[in-house]
This record gives sequence, structure tokens and C-alpha cells, in this order.
Amino acid sequence: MVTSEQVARLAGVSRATVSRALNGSPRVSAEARKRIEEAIVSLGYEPDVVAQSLVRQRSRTIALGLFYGDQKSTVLSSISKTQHYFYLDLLRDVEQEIAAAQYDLLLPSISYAQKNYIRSLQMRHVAGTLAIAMHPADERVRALLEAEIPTVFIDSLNQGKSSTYVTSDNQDGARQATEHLIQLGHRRIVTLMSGTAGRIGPLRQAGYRQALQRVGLPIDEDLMYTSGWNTEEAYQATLLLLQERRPRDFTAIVVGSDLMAIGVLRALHQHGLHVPGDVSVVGFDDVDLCRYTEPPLTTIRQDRSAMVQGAVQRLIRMIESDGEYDESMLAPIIIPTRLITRASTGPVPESS
Amino acid sequence: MVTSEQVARLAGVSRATVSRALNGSPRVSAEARKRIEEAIVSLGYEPDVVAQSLVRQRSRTIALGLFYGDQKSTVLSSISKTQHYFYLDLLRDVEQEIAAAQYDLLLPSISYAQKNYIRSLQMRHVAGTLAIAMHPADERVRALLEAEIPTVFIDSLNQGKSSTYVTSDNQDGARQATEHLIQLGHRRIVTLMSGTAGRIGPLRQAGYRQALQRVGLPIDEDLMYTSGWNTEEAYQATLLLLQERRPRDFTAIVVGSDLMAIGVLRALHQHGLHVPGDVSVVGFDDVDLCRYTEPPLTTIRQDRSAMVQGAVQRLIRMIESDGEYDESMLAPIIIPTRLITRASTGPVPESS
DNA sequence: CTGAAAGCGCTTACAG
DNA sequence: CTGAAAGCGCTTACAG
Repeated sequence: MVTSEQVARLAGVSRATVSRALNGSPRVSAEARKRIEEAIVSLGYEPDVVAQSLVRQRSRTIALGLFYGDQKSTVLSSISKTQHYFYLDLLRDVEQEIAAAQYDLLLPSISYAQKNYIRSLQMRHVAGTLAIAMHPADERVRALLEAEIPTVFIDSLNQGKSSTYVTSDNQDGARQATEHLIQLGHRRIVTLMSGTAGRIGPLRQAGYRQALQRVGLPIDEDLMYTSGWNTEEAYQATLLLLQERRPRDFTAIVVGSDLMAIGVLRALHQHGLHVPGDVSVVGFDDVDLCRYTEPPLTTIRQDRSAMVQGAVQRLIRMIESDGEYDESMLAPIIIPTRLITRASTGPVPESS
Repeated sequence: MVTSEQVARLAGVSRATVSRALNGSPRVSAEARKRIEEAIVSLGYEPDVVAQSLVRQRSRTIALGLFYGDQKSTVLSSISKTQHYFYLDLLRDVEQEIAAAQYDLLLPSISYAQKNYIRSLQMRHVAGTLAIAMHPADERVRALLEAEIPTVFIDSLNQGKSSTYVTSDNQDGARQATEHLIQLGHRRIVTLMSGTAGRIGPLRQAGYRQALQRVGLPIDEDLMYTSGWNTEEAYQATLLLLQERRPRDFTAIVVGSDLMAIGVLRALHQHGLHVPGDVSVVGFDDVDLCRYTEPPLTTIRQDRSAMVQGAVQRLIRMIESDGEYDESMLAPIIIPTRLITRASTGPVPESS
């Protein structure tokens, strides 16, 4: 293996100088710098990042945390179930951004060992953590909120002494979805989303309420259904809804996520209901699958790129500020959402 | 930070002894071991893995490589496009298995820097690499095949001096799909898959041929269509197919992947064709989405867990054998596939 | 601007 | 069975 020692020898300087040149210190003469660079190229030298991490007491590695409630689950295991394709799309951006910033992304094997979670991260000398907490009260989330490790939560509203979050404007998104339906003439609008997990559901419910209130429509709590954030549960919940209510009693559904909407479409379809002829459906997220559902899904787009860019850039600022955070650095980042109109929404049925 | 020094002091031994106890050396007295263990617990000590990596010249980290052809793409960016949900499901298992073996999973930020790819991995002291090569001739794949880093390729047929692969029995899968259709009475069966990329497509085409030959059916090369491995291209290819041929000229399609099949279903649907009334469709992979397509998709299940378990266990054996491979260690692992019958296949239409 | 020296936290022959 | 010492490949005050 080529070490800095060999580079130093070839360039006729000490290892200290090589190190300085490598790290862009101004205290290196032009000639020395030049010789060192040549030596690096001719030897194909690349610094040993492990040694660097040890001496700097910090690696260029960002850990990914994904807390799904199930304490034993690893990061991706929480994510690649059908219901979480949205997060997957998000992870793609995460990796991209982190790579662009020259950090490695680490999926530590200790996600489940909550007790020593923080310590394990420390022993790996991770520079920071990017966390997605789908479950509100995971012990690891708590630990992270109190730890010194710079952390940005994506899509879950957690703030701590070294942590903050980025999220979509969930309330406004649901407001747009609902207003869109109101403009199409709908008055009896069902909403289907999780009423609890992670405070996201309630925010979206609030947006729904807000839209109705704005136009003076009554809020019928009975139209607010709940289910888990996945295709299957949404499917089941819709079957239930269809047992309880006859068509025309409602003409549209605002759904908590696109993948849930797929379950909704399936249930409607099974009952011989047409979308949007009988019932209009709006999703949330704008997963790329939306274009291939039958019919293609009107939805609220979350600007994933903006979320992730915001998260990663903030995280890196936090890391590089060495724990000296000013106010602005711990302020949450809220990303606007917008309506994408496709074929699953239409005018309210005539007869109603 | 708690170091081994402090543990040693508290236990009244030297750091060397602590290290031995930690690493399960037999050359530690029972009493010493006991005192050390107590000290570890009471101090909450955990070894510094970075320091360990440096001195051992090897970390407990496995790098993930995903080579998509596009040289600049990072690991997940290649994977989370719609067409690769299958790989995502696979990654879930990868992380799980690797975590179970107490290794961390690393997505290095250098995937695009092909030149120094190997060197970068070495400088990170990765123990091994798990690679998914969707593109046949990526430079990094070549480099990996010649490097000393233990590597297992998943789903791409590469063998090198320190590398081997695991894959499904692709040919047999396509054979099962085709035979299933033949048993339902189909005679004019279209196949739609990539004829080139990664040798997987051709293997599946071979399975298709094999099934026809077994029952003495003629092979009509004109029925063998090709497209990229994604929903959109499969959709387009099917539109083309429907321009060229009238229904009844073919009554079934064996598709290269489930996500492609979604595009196929959409195109058929758009032309007013019923599945399976007019055309039967079989996918490949058994992504969990299959249950929610309209109609639910008959497909060939790849046993992802078995693939990943095979890959990870082999990789770890390779790592722990320290470069001393016997024959069996570099032998490819082939995993059986099987037909999952759902609603997208049925008897050949009466009138044909 | 530069080098010698100390040190990051561990492991591992070596000697006892 | 145990400890003193060297060493993994870097960085960084310190002194010049």
C-alpha cells in the first residue's frame, strides 16, 4: 500500500508537509506542493481514510437511521416494504447529495441495539446522522435528540440540542388536495390517513379541515377515516367505508399517500365504482408509480430533492461548524408542496 | 470517551489483556476475564472500531456496489427508479443479512470515480464488496474482478480471482412461465425482455425456447420482442406490438420483469384488451406490487432471501478465509425459481 | 515554510 | 497467562 511516507520520500519532504499539502494548508511552498502533487500522481497515492478518521476523531461518514418502531429492523428493511417506496425515492437523493459532499453513507449494523446506539455511532466516528423516524417514540430517536451527534430528521418533527428536521408543508398539501376537489364541485369528501403516527397525519388532516372551513363547508368528523400508511390497510379501510356508506354519500377521497391510494383504487374498483366517474381520489407524495395506476393518480407532490438537499446541506453545515450552532442552524426547514392533476379526479357526479 | 486504557486500569490489568479478553483469546485467566467484563459493563465501554480497523488493516464493513452503466450514478440512484424496485427489495435483505453478521454496510461516495474505485475501497479498508452489476461492462466491474477484494455479484454473471456470483435460475423460470401458458392452451406466445443486458435476458429467452421445444411447438423469432427493463419502455414496446399484430395473432406474453409487466398491462388496457380474457400475461420477480395490479399478476418468483443469504454468507466465508479460497468458494450459486399463479393468466380465448 | 515528535485507540509478536 | 513495546497511517501543536 502506498503511504504518505513514500510520497514524502519521493517528493523530498516530510510526512507533515505532505499532510499539509493534502489538506490544503497555506503553509506549504509552491515548489514543495508541486513536487508532492507529482509524487501523489506517480505513485497513485490516496490517503488512508481510516487513519485520518482515527487521528481526527471524526470520519467522513454519515450514518443513516431509520426508525420504524419495530426495534429490530434495520434501515432498509423498514423502507422497502411496498408502503415505503416514497422513502426509497428519498434515499436515492440522500445518497446522491451525500456523495456530492464527499461523505460516505453508512448503514450501521447496530440499528437494533438501541441501548448502545449512540455509543456505537461514536465508536464509528460518524460525522453526523440523517434520520427518518416513522415511529414517534423510538428510544433511539430520544437518544439522538440528546446526543452531541449532528442530526437532521427527514419528515419527522424532532428537534434537539444537535438536531433539527426538514419536512414538506403537509398541512398546505392536504389543503390543496381538498380545495382541488371542492373546486370540482365535491362537498362530501372523505379523508383517509393515519391520525397518529409522527404528527404528519394530523397535519394533513388539519389541511383538510382548513380547506373546508375556508369555503364554509361543514366538517363531518365521520368522514375522516384512518388507516396505517400502507396499501393493504388502506384497501381494508376502504372496503369498510364502502360497507358503511352508499356511493353518493361521498364523492371523493383525500388519501394519506400514493401507495395507500393504490389500495383505495383497488377497493373501489372491486365494488364496481368508477374513478373519477363515481369517486375522485387524490394521493400524496407523487411517487413515480402514480402515472401507471388505473387511472393515473392526481396527487400532492412532495419535493423530495428539495427536502433532501435541505437536509444534507444543513447537516454538513452542522458538522463543519463543530458543534457551534447558531439559532438559524437548528431551525426546521419546511418545503412547499403542490398539486399534480392527473386522471383520478373529476367533477362531482351529476346525480348527487 | 471510554478507552481500553480505562478498562485496563479498573480491572487491574494491561491494555493487552483487555484486548485479548475482548477478542476471545484463550490466553486470559478466568479471574482477569471476569474483572475485565465487569469493568466494561460498569464503564459502558465499547471498542473504537476505527482504531481496530487501522491496526487490523481491515474493517467490519462491506461496501455495496451497484453499477448501472451510467458511470456517475451512486448506488441507490440506480436502484430506486421504478424499474428497479426488485433490487430494492433485495437490498433490504442484504442489509439484514449483513447486520446479522455484524458487519456495517457502506455506500461509498466514490462510486463514480471509476479510476480509483478499487483504491478507494482499499483506503476504506472494506472487508468485501457486494455488487449488483446491471450494466455488463462497467470499468469498475472489471477492476473488481481483478482486485483482491472479496466480492460476490448478485444477479450478474461475473467471476474473478476473488469474486463469484449468485443468481436465480433464470432459464428455468422462463421455462416454467412458458409451460404454464402452454398448459392453458396458448400456442402463440410473445416474449418481451431485454435481449442483451447482463446475459439475464438471453437466459430467460432460452427458457422460453426450451418450453416450446419440449412440446414440439415451433419457435417464431418474430414473437420475441425486446425492450429495456422498465415500465415505460415495456409500455412503448407493447404499443408497437399492438400496432403490428392483431389480437388473436398472439394470446399471451411472457414479460421480463414485473415492472415491465405493469407497462404491458397498461398498453393492453388502453387498447381495450382484457387480461386474461384476451391476453394472458406473466411477469418475473414477484415484486410485492404484483398483488395490486389489475388484475393481480401471475409471475415467476425469485427467492430473494435465498439469493441474498447465499451471497452474504459466501462473502463472509471469503472474507474470513483471508484470501485462501478453495474451489468451492468461488463456485457460482444458483437459486431455484417458481411460478406464482394469480389472475393475469387464463385459458386461451375460445375463438382462437 | 518545514520537520521531529507525540499521539489517535487499538492489536500483536516478543519475552517472560 | 501477562505486560512492555512497537506499530497501523495519519495529523498537529511546537519549535525553528
